[in-house]
Amino acid sequence: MTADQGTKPDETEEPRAADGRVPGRRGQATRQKLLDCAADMLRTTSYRDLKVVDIAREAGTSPATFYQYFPDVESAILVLADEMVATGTEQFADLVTANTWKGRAGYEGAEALAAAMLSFWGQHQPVLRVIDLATDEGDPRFANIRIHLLNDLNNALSAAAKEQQKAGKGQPGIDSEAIAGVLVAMLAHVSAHRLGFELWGVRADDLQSTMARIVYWTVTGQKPPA
Amino acid sequence: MTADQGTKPDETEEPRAADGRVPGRRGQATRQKLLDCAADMLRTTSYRDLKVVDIAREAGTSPATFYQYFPDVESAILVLADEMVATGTEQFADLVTANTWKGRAGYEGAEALAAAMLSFWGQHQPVLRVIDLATDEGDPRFANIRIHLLNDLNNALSAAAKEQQKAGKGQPGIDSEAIAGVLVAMLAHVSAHRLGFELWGVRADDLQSTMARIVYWTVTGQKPPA
DNA sequence: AGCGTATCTGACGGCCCGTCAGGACGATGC
DNA sequence: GCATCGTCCTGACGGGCCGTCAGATACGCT
Repeated sequence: MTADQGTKPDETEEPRAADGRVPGRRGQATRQKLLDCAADMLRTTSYRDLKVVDIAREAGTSPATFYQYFPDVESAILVLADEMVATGTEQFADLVTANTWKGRAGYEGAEALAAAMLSFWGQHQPVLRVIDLATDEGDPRFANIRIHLLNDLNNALSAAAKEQQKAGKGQPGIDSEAIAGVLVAMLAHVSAHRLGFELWGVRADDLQSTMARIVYWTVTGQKPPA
Repeated sequence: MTADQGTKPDETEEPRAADGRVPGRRGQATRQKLLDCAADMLRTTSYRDLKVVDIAREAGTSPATFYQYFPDVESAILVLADEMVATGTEQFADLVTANTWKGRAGYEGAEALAAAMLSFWGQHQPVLRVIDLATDEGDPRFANIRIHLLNDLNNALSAAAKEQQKAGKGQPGIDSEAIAGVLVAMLAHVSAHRLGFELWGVRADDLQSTMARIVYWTVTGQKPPA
C-alpha cells in the first residue's frame, strides 16, 4: 500500500528481511549472492549435506548473515524452487491442451511432452531433486511447490483423457484422474532418474519414445503411428 | 563351517556384534527388540527424525546399547529392508515370466502384477519409504537393496517385451530395457504413493487397472480385452 | 566531515551424536 | 550357597553443528 519508496522496482511480493525490516539495495545483493552460491553448491553437494556455514563461506560472508535473509537452508532452496516453477510451470499443460491427440500430429504432441519433461528435469535437476526429496520426506512447503508444478499438467491430461472417453476412445470405465495421476507420476519419475537410466545403459531417446507412446496410447487408446 | 552350536537354528549369515564378538542369546534378544521398536517407530515417525536415543528409550534401554549392535540408525533399517526383500523379491518376476501375455489371461496377469505391487508397498510402506528416500539421497547401501528388489522384475519385463518384439508385437524399435525401466518406475512410484493418490480422491482400484492396462499394452501392443 | 541507519560478524549456549570405562546380571563349578 | 568369570548394559563425556545476540563496520546523506 502507498508503495512509493524511490526507484525500487517493486519486486514480486515482499522480499522480507530477518528482523521484519525491508532489505535495501546492498542487502538484496548479498541475499542474491547467497542464493546463487546455494544453487551452485546444490549441483555438487547432496541437499542433506548442504550446511549453512558452507554456503556462507562460499559467498564470502558469515553464517549469521545467512540467517538474516533466510530462516533455514530449506527456505533458501524454496526461493530457488519458486523461481524455477515460475519460469516453466505452464508449458507442460499447454503441450497437452494444444494437442489434437489425432494421428501422427497427436503422437508427436505426446513426444514433445516427454521431451519437454526430460529437458526441464535435466536443466533444473539439482532443485527438482530437492523438491522430490523434501516432498517425500513430508515437508509441506516443498509438496506445495511440487503440486504447483505438476497440477496443471495433471488437470490437462485428465481433461484430455475424459474427452477421449466421451468419444468412445481411451480407457473405458476408469477415473480420468487416475489415468492422469499415473501418467504424471511416470513422466516425472522417469525424467528425474534419466541419469540413472543412462548409467544403466538406457538411452534417453528410448525413454522419451517409450513415455510418449504410453502417454499417447493411454489417453487415446490408439496405437501410435509408425 | 562345522556349525554345531547346540539348538541354534543357524541364522542367515553372522549376526556380528559391535566389538567383533558374536552376541549370545540375550544379546540377540535385545538386538531384535531394537529392530522391532525401530520398525514400529518408522510407522509414525519420519525416517530423518528417527533418533538413536528415541529407539533406545522405546526399547527400554540406553543409546549406548544400540551402538553395540548397529553402527548407526541406517544400518538397523538396512537389516529390516534385507528381511523384507528376502521374503518377497521374486514374486513380481514370477508374475511376469509365468504370464502368457495372451488374451484375457494375459491381461489378468498384468492386473495381478499391479495388484501385487500395490499390496507389497502397502504392507511394507515404512521400510520401502526409507529405501526410496535414502536411495534418492545417494546412499549406495539402500540403492543396492532397491536394485535387488526390482532387478528381477525389470529383467523379466525386459525379456517379455523383447519376446513380443520378436513376434512382431509390442513396441517396435525400442530398447526393451527402456520399456522395462519405464514400466518398473511407474509401478514402483505409483505403488509408493498410493496413499497420496487416495488422499487426492483417486481410488486404488483405478490405479491398479490403469497400471495393468499400461503394462499389458506396452508389452504386447494389444488392447486389453473388455 | 559528521551522524544515523543498514549491514555484517565473532562469540556463545544448546542439542544430539557416538564412545569409553566401569557396574550389573546370569551362568557355571564346587 | 557362593565365588568367579564372561556377557551385557549404562552414565557420563568430548565434539560438531545449529541458530542468536550484542557489538563493530560501512554506507548514504546533509
